[in-house]
Amino acid sequence: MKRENCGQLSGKDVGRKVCLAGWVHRVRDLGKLTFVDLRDGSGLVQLLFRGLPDARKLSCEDVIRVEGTVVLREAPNPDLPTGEVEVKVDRLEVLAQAKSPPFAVDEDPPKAGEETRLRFRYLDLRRPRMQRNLRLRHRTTMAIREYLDREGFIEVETPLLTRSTPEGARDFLVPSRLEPGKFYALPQSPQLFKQILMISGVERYFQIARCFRDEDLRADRQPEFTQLDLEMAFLEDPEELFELIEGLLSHVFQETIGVELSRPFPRLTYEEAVFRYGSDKPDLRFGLELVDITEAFAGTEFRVFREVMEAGGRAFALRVPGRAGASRKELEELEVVAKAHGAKGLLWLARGESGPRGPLARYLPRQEPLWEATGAQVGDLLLFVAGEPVSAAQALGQVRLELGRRLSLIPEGVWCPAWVVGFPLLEWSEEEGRWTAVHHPFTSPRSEDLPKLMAPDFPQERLGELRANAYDLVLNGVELGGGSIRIHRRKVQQRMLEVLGIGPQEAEARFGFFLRALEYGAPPHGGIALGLDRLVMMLAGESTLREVIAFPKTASGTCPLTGAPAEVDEDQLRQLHLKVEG
RNA sequence: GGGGACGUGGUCUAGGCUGGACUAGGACACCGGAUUGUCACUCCGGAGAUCGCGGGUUCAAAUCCCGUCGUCCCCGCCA
Repeated sequence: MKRENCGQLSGKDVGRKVCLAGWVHRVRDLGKLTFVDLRDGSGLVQLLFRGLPDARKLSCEDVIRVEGTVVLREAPNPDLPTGEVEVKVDRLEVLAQAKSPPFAVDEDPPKAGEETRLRFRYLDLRRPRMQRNLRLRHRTTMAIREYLDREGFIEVETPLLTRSTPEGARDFLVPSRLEPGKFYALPQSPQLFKQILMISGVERYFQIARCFRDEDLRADRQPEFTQLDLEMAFLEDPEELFELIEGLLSHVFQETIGVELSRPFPRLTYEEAVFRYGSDKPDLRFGLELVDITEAFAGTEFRVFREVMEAGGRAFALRVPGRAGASRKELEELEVVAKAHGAKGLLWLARGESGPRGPLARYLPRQEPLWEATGAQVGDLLLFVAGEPVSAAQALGQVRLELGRRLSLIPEGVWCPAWVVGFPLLEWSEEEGRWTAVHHPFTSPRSEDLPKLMAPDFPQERLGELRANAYDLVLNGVELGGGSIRIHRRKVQQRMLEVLGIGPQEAEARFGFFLRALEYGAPPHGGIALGLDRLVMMLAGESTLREVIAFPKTASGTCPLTGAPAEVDEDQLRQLHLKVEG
């Protein structure tokens, strides 16, 4: 007899003989009568055992097969999709007994701690929510492949054992057995391969690619993660790509959670993002925008501000409506947030009924310019951070997010994607004492800045002015991905590397294969990479990546299920020409 | 590399500030028994814990102190 799905039985099936198999979800033993909820991939159905005493020995998560007849229930259960019927069992076969599980599979949210869940991931994944997340992830990748296939993209796999190309994150290394002392690296992204595919005439490439970065982890960062990696030849205007990706995301949202995204997505410049929202990945679901009040403070007596201004800094304000009565404690907590993100402090000024209140009040004989600049009404609270423009704005941006949460300003079920464009090409690294690429070393500058990059006499110290032809896609304050128009001319690429402190010899050693490829007819090209795990996490409404990855790692990069990473035999080390110290 | 929170039977947790009647309490799970309409079944009985590990303070440590390990969150880091 053919096995059927538990979850699909209904009144229509009454009277049919069926064969079911699955896991024992719960047992209710009433003596001469035993009820068992049977679970399989499709759902739950109640089994009725009468005169089959073996049923009384069943326990949770045993795997069984039964044959029986679908009957109407005496007391239907409206909470269960199959609640109208039950299966009166006349044959029971135990396929596998289960030990008593460390946590119940029907708990949501699970009571067990995360480490326990990961150690028994196979049990955790049986939970309906995790099954839902796995399926959601599957549907997401299906929707991506459908859409991109239709748009003429082909999926090409690229190597996992590749070459370390430092610059960027720390690599995971794989020692070579055949070449003592040499190492493969796991890819941080398929960047150079996809560019080489452009040179190979693929024109429209994508890959759902695993990437590896050996950096410290976070709730939204795993050492191995999945990107939707995509590249197009003859892409010179990012708008063409924006349109494609907007269509892709809309399709994905429609197919997975039935949400219609409004298009086109807003475009923000990096400056707007940073100075209006205090973040290069702004959460646009709520207002509470920053205001630059440097002018309103011009000529202030207040030493702290005066010094900041003299050093070329700026001051930003956040107007918090109706919070003039904020408590000392609340303000201190907000200051902790600001300080944790690099602010020297958080100043405040409340526009109370009886005049301004706050430590700043006496330094501002005239508040009018401030009220005017910020639009502060009586009853409002102003918060200030002053300092180096970008970091001051970002610190206040973190305060903005905190207030958004505290004051419940962030609406549920709202999706606010946006493109952020116009990033700087380079940033100065104090630590390394050199310019580093904001995006990556293969990103093209904007065409109007190209001459500056190429001019040998362009002053080093002004390289920070150059803009990249790069873009980020943000969604509800989360960076979903980023990309750029790439450099497709060897000369430009070589110059870029030089600016990054990689001279011709070193460039040849590390990137020679790629520079050579650029010499054989490279089309202009560009693309993007989207964090698939993050996307699915958001679609699923989860707050960590671990909930949408079947077998994730802990924050210290271990796997409680397998015990990885683990020691290896001396013999294995010897074959790899490795010695472990300490 | 730095900061914070947590660690108590299989699981989740109470107790911890204010050390002593804590002989470590509860819930779920488990084991035995009862049970013919349950659906978080119910009822009766039972077993199960070196309080993460090491050291210290003390007459006395789950409780206080130091160290260490693990988990989680954050900063740095993540082109």
